[in-house]
Amino acid sequence: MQKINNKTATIFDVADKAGVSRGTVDRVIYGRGRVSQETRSKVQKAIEELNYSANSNASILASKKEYDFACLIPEFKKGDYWEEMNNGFLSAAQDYSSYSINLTIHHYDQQDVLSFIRESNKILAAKPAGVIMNTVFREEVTGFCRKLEDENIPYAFVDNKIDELDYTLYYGVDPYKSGALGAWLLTNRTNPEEVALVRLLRDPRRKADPNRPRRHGFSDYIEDFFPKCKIHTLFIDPDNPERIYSTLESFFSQHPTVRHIAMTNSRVYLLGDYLRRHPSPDRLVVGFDDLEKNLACLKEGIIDSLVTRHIPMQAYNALTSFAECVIRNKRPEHKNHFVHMDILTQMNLDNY
Amino acid sequence: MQKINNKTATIFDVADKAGVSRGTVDRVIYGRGRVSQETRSKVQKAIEELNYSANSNASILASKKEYDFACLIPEFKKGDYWEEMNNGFLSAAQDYSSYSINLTIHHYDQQDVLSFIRESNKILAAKPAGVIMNTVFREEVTGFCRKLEDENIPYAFVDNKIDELDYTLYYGVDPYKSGALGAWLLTNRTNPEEVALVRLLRDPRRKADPNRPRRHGFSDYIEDFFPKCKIHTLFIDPDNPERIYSTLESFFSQHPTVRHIAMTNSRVYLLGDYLRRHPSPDRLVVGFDDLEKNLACLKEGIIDSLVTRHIPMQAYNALTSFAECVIRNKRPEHKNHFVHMDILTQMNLDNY
DNA sequence: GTGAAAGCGCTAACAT
DNA sequence: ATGTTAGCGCTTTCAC
Repeated sequence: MQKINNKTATIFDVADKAGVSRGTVDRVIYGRGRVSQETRSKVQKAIEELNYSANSNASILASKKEYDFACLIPEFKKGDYWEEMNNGFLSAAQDYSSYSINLTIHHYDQQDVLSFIRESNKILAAKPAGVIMNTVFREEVTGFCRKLEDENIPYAFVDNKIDELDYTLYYGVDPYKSGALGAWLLTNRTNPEEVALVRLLRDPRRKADPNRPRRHGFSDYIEDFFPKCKIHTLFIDPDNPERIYSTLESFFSQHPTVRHIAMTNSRVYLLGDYLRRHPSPDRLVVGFDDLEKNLACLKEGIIDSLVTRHIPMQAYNALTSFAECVIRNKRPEHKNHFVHMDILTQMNLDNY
Repeated sequence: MQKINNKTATIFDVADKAGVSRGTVDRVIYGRGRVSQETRSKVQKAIEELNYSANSNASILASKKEYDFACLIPEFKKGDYWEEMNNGFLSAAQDYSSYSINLTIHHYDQQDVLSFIRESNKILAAKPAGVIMNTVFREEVTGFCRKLEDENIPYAFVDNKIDELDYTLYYGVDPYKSGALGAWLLTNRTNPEEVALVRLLRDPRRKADPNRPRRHGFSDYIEDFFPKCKIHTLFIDPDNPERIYSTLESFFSQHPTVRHIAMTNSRVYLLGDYLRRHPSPDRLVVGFDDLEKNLACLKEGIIDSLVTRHIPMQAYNALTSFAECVIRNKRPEHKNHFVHMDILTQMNLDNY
């Protein structure tokens, strides 16, 4: 029989035991003022002996501070990857309502560096308590973070990170490893001679290529384990369903032996139409991220597995941990949080 | 740009708007006393218009109630499945320290019905605010729950449940489905003619067989998809490593063609010694639950995959949600929480 | 039925 | 450098 008993000492008990006032106890705990060395150690001793820890309900209630947080993430359409992130942030902010934190989410266009700069300037002007962002435009993110550091505003990264910067916190998967996991899922117990890697055709002026590490994780795995395997790369236009269909059709009629297909970005559902109309029992398709539409393809059985993590939960945890750090004015125990990569198949889809 | 602003109306605002006192507002919210129909609707209107919701920090702080919870789960040795559960409960209780909940964990011997009855009587005598338990001894659990109902003490189940009973909450995986997922993992992309299902030799007087649904999920899958596949069942003695070794050795020398091996209980690590000393590149081994020792076997590469869920998290969530229900005196939105089944392989083991 | 008021344990501003 | 005190938003008891 084990017992957990939650009777806790109050700041009053500590003050009594140390023979000082509550104000002084508060000062030594939070380093808020000048306390003599002697009193300080008396108080610390009392805290230790009573195993005191503050009642967070009382302290949050009493503290009238408000915290403004800013998010800077890509804009999205319904069903997109970043919509899920956005939802995670929103619900984190909502759940923290008792802590009086305010959240402003800024969206930029991934194709347009200027929109990033514009939004980041808005954030600087608003002087928030903390900023949380992803890092598609390496150079511009770096510039922005330097300015934040100048203003003493802490910042955190989600999804990807820039190691050189002094961020408070990072939440994301290891993209390289996730790519390798996808390759493993695709090839495990098979011996592929060819695989098709489908990529998105995107504006060539675009600076960002956020999927590169994942793609490399994927192709390195294939090259390491199946050195003779040929990787066919083909590009589809995400905004033109008919062209996707014809692109795939012409590719697969030219390469009828290709049975392993992967997409390392989050939009494997774009293949759905083609796959549905060209059923093939021994084809294997692997994608990434648990977008609604991807899950539907999994359920339908036209794709085989998905590598993902719980996207909204990742955003939720990132914001709440970061807020915790900012509010309590401390660094986290672990700076980098690599979240677990989930494997999703038809068999374990139900309660995700 | 989206904004979440956490300025919320207080009970004062509601009272003002409705032209009543705070006490009355409290009465209508929690149904604590007699309020005239007229005042009631005025207050409800004000609440709605102001979109009021109570500040939980303040309410928890003001409410001096203490809540005693009891857990009733199997005893365990270090590294066992139930140790992880236990840890989940402990950390949930610890994290809830501001809410003044006390937790007493009672352990019984899974081989010994009497120990279950003894502990359950202790719990009845202590009259806790709520009880959380698993359900190995069907009959005795039912009897216990009836008595709890007589005393108006709510109870929750983890891991397995008895559908006929009026439990408040259940957290667990769907064991049948998890068995099927294990079978899928074992056989996917292969065409097995024989599989070995290893079971634990246990005291025959023992009433409980908690793994039955999982085992059936496993074998039904095999029978459905591979009707010609022969399932060899063999029993090992968990307390006798040498005998395990010899049992396996003699089995596999008699059945050298068996390459698919599964264990539907949580102790697949028991096979480790044999597997390690008899390496075989085309053997496939699947187990369940993320015990440390199982994870070590995965890492080492002697088993292939594990079906699991985050055990301590399941316990944590179960206790916190249940406590929430009991403290707020309400039923949960969803009674049954089927937690997601994770697939663990060497490739996604790292950040679990 | 309803209102008034005393805390809950803490923070922060004000005294000393 | 240290003590005092007025709240924070709510629960709960007591009075009317």
